[in-house]
Amino acid sequence: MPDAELLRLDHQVCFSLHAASRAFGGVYRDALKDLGLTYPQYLVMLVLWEHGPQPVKTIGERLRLDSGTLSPLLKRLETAGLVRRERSSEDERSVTVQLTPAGDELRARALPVPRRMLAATGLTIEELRTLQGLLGRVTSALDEA
Amino acid sequence: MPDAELLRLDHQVCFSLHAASRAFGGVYRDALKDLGLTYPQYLVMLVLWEHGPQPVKTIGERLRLDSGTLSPLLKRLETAGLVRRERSSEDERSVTVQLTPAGDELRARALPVPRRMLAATGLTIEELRTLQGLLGRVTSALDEA
DNA sequence: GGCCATTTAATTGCGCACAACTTAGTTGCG
DNA sequence: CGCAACTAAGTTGTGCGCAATTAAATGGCC
Repeated sequence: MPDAELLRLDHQVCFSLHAASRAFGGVYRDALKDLGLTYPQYLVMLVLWEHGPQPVKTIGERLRLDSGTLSPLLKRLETAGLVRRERSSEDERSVTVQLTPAGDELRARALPVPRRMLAATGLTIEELRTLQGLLGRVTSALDEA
Repeated sequence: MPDAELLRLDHQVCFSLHAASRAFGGVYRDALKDLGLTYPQYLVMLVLWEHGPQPVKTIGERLRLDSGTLSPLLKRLETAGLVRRERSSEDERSVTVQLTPAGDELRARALPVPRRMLAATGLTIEELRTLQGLLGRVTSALDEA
């Protein structure tokens, strides 16, 4: 395949992913507005709801985000009264993040969000899993490169 | 399917997309470093290489970006000497963006980028097209919601 | 015990995304 | 014609993503 045609395909693929990511972001923005959460903040809350108290480091590994992104984000969640941060006593370098009662209660209000999102995508659960599988493969491959 | 399980699936799907988008961004960052372009700047250049001089509005429609994003981005491309912006004479509201000779010459150096990206994804061209198709469907559906 | 590499967070700086608003130019309608 | 509605860019403010740097704590090793 000639370079020029590849350049056009590249245009389409990278644009598709970029656009899809932003389209998702937009719909999540609407769905999460009532909860007062942004999309990345929602990701952090999902991790805390699912895995409980954990250090910043662990959250970063699960979401592939570094402290430059997480530190201010967590500070905003703390200001909103959803999480509490405290230095670990065993390892003074580590900061453990845990939900406040308000943060825990927010989970109930977040439960309907995924169903709304699922409907908005227009895909079946099967197709969603396929998409997720493809994206996972791509991400692993890209992470190695 | 119960809400709680959907919440977990949602975690996985939205995270997958978010992660894939950022993984792509990272690899593009490396591939484009030599050209002095960021990933969104590359998208704008692709549009200009393919479609020639056009108003900011048109670029925004093609990439689904608004003036709040494009204005400073185009200003940086202009500072870098890659594009020129000038008010249209027929419609003084409109600003036409066109490539400078340097911007045009950059195209040759960008030609090998897609092949590198294709290799980095580890997918065949067929799979890429499938992914693109799925993402396109999702994006249209989400845009309507 | 003292030194050094490593680890964990936080901070700084830059660019992108988007909402809300502003400014200037155009169009349409009475 | 004149004025309201609309349109194209730009500006401002907030938050995310990431590279680079800093600060503090830990662990290993002599």
